[in-house]
Amino acid sequence: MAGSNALLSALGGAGKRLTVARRAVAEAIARQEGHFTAEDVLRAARARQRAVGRATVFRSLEMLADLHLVERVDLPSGEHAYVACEPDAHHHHVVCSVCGRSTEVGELGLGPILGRIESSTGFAIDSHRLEVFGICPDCQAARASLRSV
Amino acid sequence: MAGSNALLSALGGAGKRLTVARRAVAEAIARQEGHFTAEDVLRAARARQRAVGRATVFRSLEMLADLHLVERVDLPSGEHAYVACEPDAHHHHVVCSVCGRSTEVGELGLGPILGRIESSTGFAIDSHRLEVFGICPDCQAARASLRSV
DNA sequence: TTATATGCAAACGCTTTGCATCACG
DNA sequence: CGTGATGCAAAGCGTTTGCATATAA
Repeated sequence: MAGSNALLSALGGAGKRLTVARRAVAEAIARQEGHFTAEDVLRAARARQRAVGRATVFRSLEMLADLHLVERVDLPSGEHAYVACEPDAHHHHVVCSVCGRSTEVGELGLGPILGRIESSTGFAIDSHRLEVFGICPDCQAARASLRSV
Repeated sequence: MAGSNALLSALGGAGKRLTVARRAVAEAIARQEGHFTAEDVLRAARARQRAVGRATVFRSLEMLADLHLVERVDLPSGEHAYVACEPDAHHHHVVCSVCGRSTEVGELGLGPILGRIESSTGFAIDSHRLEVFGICPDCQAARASLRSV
């Protein structure tokens, strides 16, 4: 685990001020296991006596998203959530629909598919989002043991 | 073009009442070129003297989504939109980021990729969404002519 | 006739903004 | 110090709900 230092140093590198509020947000994000909402960050910060204003949380998340330190994910329910992620490599997230944890996966050969879409539709593709939902190994195990009772 | 009849007959088949409000919503959707928001439907219905209540639009869209006659799409901006779509085949949408029109594309070989994700992560994948954004041929042409001035 | 659907308006939840104050660099 | 960040509270939006009324079957 990288802790919140990665987030903070990336912020510094981008010429952003390292304020107490941003440290609190970074800490809160670092403690999240899977995806999280703005409200989760707010609650986590409060719970650790590092309260920040609602507006600041949204402003920080927007900033982190701009810097690709965090990514916005739309859950099937329509909820908006975020996931912390490695800034450079292009990747996608696999989200567990039971516990909400997410895992990054690499590109895995989407390129050729996009190429095929370009040639069949004539679109000039500039971005895409692949969101994959399923049940993580832990939750599968938990389910299996429930069933066998 | 299928008109709104496809939507209406599918509704009937599902044991839903064919009310005037639903006809109005179906008509409005049939006239949309690309993706559209609930507000778009509301406006379109009003504009054609087929006003329906806001709540009814949301209730109808939810129903149509349940029947897979319409699909929810989350735009990169975070906006919630809908697209009308063929109910049976699995497919994805390519959305033009300039004019908003969307085109359906088939599966195009995503299956093997999902299989690879399953084996590398251990997740049991049950759903996925691929949203592709780019510029459609028309808007590319429009851009090109702007540039050349 | 009776279950369903509608429309209104109010409630709701999430997100953004205006503005005076604060603090990082 | 000066600019950029903060926090509050209020506004803003899209969406949902309660309930009396209207309507399709």
